[in-house]
Amino acid sequence: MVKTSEAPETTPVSQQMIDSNNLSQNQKLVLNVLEKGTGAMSAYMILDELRDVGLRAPLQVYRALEKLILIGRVHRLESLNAFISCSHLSCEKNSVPAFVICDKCDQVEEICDDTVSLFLAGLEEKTKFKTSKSSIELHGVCDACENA
Amino acid sequence: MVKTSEAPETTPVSQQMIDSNNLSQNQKLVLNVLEKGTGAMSAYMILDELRDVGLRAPLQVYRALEKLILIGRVHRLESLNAFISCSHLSCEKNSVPAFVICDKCDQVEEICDDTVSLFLAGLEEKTKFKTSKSSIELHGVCDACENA
DNA sequence: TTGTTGACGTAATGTTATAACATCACTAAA
DNA sequence: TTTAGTGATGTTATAACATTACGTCAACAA
Repeated sequence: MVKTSEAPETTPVSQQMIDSNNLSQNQKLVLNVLEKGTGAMSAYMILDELRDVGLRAPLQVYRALEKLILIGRVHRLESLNAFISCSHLSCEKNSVPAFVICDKCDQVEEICDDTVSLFLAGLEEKTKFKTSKSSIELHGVCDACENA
Repeated sequence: MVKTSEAPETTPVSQQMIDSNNLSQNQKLVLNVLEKGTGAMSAYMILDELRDVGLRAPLQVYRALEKLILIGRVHRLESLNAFISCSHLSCEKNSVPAFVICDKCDQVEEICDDTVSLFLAGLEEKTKFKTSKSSIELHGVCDACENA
């Protein structure tokens, strides 16, 4: 059986706010690359973008990503093994994101509204489960590509 | 930006029914291992279980998994990079699975009911998106572990 | 001054997945 | 019967993603 990783401690929101203004050099660089990009990027793509400024090893990127994910500035897309900057300020708080990923144009839309959190709450109640991390990712074709 | 893979053609249900009774040797072996297992298994764990009977290369497992996933007998858990046999006969048809994964005991529960498909339908309508593949995976602590 | 913490750097390695190529059995059309 | 197509198989190598293990350094508090 696959061993799942233990859920990390959740950081209090107040602490997150402080942290998000206190990014280290590498964390700023990685976040900057992701925010400039138009879609999801793998860790190695990010690394390639940052070789100019001196980054050499995957771990430098992964460590920065870990922190950025913790404070909610970046999300990991499990189905792509890739990362994307959060498109909402609200994700720094307590919302549940879902991702809609177009396999034609590679655009990723982040959905972060009541329907998602209500769905999750319903599922939790039904299964008596305490969720610490959710990964909701839809693949398909977006409206623009469908009509192109 | 990460390049997403094109969605595969969806096989008609009638064809799936035929195929699921026509598994090849390797496909049967892989499915058997997954059905005996109590949780999700990585491709390499499956391979290790099958070395006795002659399997040697990852690709033998991955090819079998590809087929088994196509016909709905196996699901891929993106957040674990692992695979699990489908716990419902209904998944051979058209339902949408969600997975609830306990990070303490590694048990995976497959949820396949209206709340999931209604949620998906709502999201599709809202975003005008045509979903071909969904990955809904919740991590946390199950009821049994919470009360243990 | 000492111990702790957190970020950083580097090398090596571990884990997951696919590409590229060749073979074989089966089947259907010429 | 021959030929061509198809699908499963096997093998080697490699790509792509991620972590372990180790050491350095600066900031800061006891």
